[in-house]
Amino acid sequence: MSLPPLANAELALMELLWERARATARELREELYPEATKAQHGTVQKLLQRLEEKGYVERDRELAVHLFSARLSREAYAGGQLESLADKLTDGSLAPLITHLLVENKISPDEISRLRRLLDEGPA
Amino acid sequence: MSLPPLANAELALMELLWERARATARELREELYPEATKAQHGTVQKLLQRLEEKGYVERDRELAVHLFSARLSREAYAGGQLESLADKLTDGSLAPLITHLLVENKISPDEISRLRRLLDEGPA
DNA sequence: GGACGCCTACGACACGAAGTCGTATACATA
DNA sequence: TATGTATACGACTTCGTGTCGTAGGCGTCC
Repeated sequence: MSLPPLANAELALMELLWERARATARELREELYPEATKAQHGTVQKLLQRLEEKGYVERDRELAVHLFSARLSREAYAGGQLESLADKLTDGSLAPLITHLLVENKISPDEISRLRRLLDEGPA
Repeated sequence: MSLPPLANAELALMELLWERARATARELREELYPEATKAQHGTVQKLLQRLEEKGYVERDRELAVHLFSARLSREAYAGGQLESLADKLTDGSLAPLITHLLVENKISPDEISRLRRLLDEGPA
């Protein structure tokens, strides 16, 4: 299950896909490399190909010009990363992670009350 | 500030240091490579050297046999990683990360009440 | 029908980090 | 002085990322 972390360029591509739900390779290239040289077509294609292999990206081959979309929401990815972080470092428990940030005052009061509200709503 | 993430072998070394507070290179090698060939002395030394450069490990040169200890608690490291995760993915906010895990029932009731208690105690 | 252009597909390469190992050197003790 | 252990430093391998070049497919327009 747990998906491998994304590298920088890969993450940048995913950011774009999260913003617009579906896009062609051309659109992505224009965002990613504003002064597009021809070679960078290939770079984007390669990144998309690898993201597809890893399961992060879905490719719609219906048309000659493929349409790409994210298979994983930003939140799902982020949550997964948080999970694997906890698994690696704190035996799967989130409490120690949060504790330390609280003690160091790295979490704003706003954030704290937001989190408390989340917990109160609770699971179904 | 934000320290770079640790690679596998580096993390394994830190685990050992977190367990015992201080150790010699020899002790660490024996734990890390139970059937120690001679060459692996160097490997451990190299790892320790890099960890020292990165600021994760402190080296006590008092004695001829150096003593190593972790400069960063496991919690501090984990918290830092959580922070940089949030910075990269959710604009620094923890709520979206946790939300998703809650919705997916990835957090046990036990854990939830533990977190709630943390938040209630609040910052000093 | 043929030339041209845009897209996909695949492979090769550069670069850096991680991990490993070999060797040189210092130091203590018997 | 000889020996064993530790540190110190550098070379090499491997692997993933990011980049690029090029070949092939499919359409359009003259």
